[in-house]
Amino acid sequence: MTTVKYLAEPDLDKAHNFISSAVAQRDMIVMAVKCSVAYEGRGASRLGEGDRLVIVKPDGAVLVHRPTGYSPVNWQPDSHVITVEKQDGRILFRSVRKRPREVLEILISRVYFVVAIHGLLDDAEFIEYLDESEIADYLARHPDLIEEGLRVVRRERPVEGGYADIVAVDKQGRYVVIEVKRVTAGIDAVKQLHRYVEMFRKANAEAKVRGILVAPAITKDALSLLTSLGLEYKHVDVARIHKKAKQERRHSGSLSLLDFIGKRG
Amino acid sequence: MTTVKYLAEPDLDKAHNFISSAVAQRDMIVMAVKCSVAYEGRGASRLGEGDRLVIVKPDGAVLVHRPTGYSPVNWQPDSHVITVEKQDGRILFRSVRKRPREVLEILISRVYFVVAIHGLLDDAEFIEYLDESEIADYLARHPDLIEEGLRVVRRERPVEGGYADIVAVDKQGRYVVIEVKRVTAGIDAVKQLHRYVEMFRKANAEAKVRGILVAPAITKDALSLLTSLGLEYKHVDVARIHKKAKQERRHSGSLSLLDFIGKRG
DNA sequence: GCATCAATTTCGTCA
DNA sequence: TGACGAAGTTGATGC
Repeated sequence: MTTVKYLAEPDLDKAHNFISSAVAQRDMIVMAVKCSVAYEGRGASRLGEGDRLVIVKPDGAVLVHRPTGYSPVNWQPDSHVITVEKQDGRILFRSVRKRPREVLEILISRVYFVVAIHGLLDDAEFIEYLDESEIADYLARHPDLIEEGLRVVRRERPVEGGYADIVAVDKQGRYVVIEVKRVTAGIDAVKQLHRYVEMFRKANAEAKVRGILVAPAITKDALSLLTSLGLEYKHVDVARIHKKAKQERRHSGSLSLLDFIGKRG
Repeated sequence: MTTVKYLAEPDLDKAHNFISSAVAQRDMIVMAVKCSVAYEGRGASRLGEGDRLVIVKPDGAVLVHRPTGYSPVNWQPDSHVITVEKQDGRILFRSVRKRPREVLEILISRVYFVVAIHGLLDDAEFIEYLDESEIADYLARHPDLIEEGLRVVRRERPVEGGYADIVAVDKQGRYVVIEVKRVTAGIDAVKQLHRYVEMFRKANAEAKVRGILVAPAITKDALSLLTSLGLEYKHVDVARIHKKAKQERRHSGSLSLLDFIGKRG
């Protein structure tokens, strides 16, 4: 059963009592407040007084949001101890996390609104498509998209210090170490491929080993480094792969937006 | 002037009107709702029906939060077009972003609570301490903390494909490329330093070049790779540097937690 | 606008 | 639990 309690423009005494009991009951709490914020832990920060949205989740996660932007200005991923106390005509909301030790303090001077919701239930599955492993899976099943005649030896082959996405053999019998990226490949991707190729060469001293970086695009610097290292780049159209992969798995359940929502609604 | 409007357990017609007008007025909107979510854009995702907190900021940022965890399950950093329509006994909240084209759809089947706050004001400054550049700045001013007799040649020296944090000369006249990390250094940090050292060697063929990774800690694998590459590791106490740097700039204003909050309150 | 790098990154996964 | 790599990473800076 979901219950909702709220206060509009409460005085600080009332707000303090309300927030304290909501925290104790592990409610989802949302406050629009005027406050200052201080954080000490892995980093350290101070934020002067202003209007913010403060969210406290049932699991102790705390978020402080300014009126703009996607990301919270301060936060606590999960807090082990939350205390709410009156101090000097204000409310001091303090969230402490251990390991790593981090303290987030919100000094509230005014409460525009506060709402506490109890009993929110969410056990739905979250499904993501079009991630890197999905693309690598598809390419491993269809290596011709990378190079004609390629034969996949292994998917996610462990090499020292990581995993090569795909290891294959080309028409001339040479090993091909393949690194797949779903976004523009940068220097990091080249270094990663280079490292895997070197490790693979070390482990297979007699073999000829090529390295191919498969990505929808590559930065200029990365391409320059890649070629200077004797490695290769192969463009792939991610959207096309996503579409094809979707077709392949259409028997295992519909994935269209409306079908999905209709199924659950 | 800050104004607050809200509805508790409204029917969907009332909620639809309320949300529509709040979006039009660029209010900060917070809803506790039962909903399904679909996203298509750089990636793609589906989330079945469940209870969530939906936040719409005045700048068009949209966040969907489940009852647990720090991060939103779906979001839109800023949307150019937000539409709210009734559809089949539900509310379809749709946020579209262009460049990159991304669509976030929230299909709301029940509204537990919705609040719209108008006129939130937040122009306070956000100050961060203890970040990497601060540490590198301090070390560049006090290179003796890394090695006795070190003389700094340059801070943030551009090398091909990146920047070396510090370049110095040691007592024997050898170049020292220094990479600074403020958290435990991993394999990536080693690869980064190695790359800069190699590039620097290439550009200064005749010179002797050392490489030092400066960090509060280093992983076992990273240390192993580092030594095998002929590079060096130097431990630094980040907290101590932070403290000393704070002392150095104490003339430019107090930074203690209470002082800061007292100043603004 | 692109490229690069840090982040209180967060988040999964695997040894 | 620690280490390592990916992220719809985000965000800032330099060119």
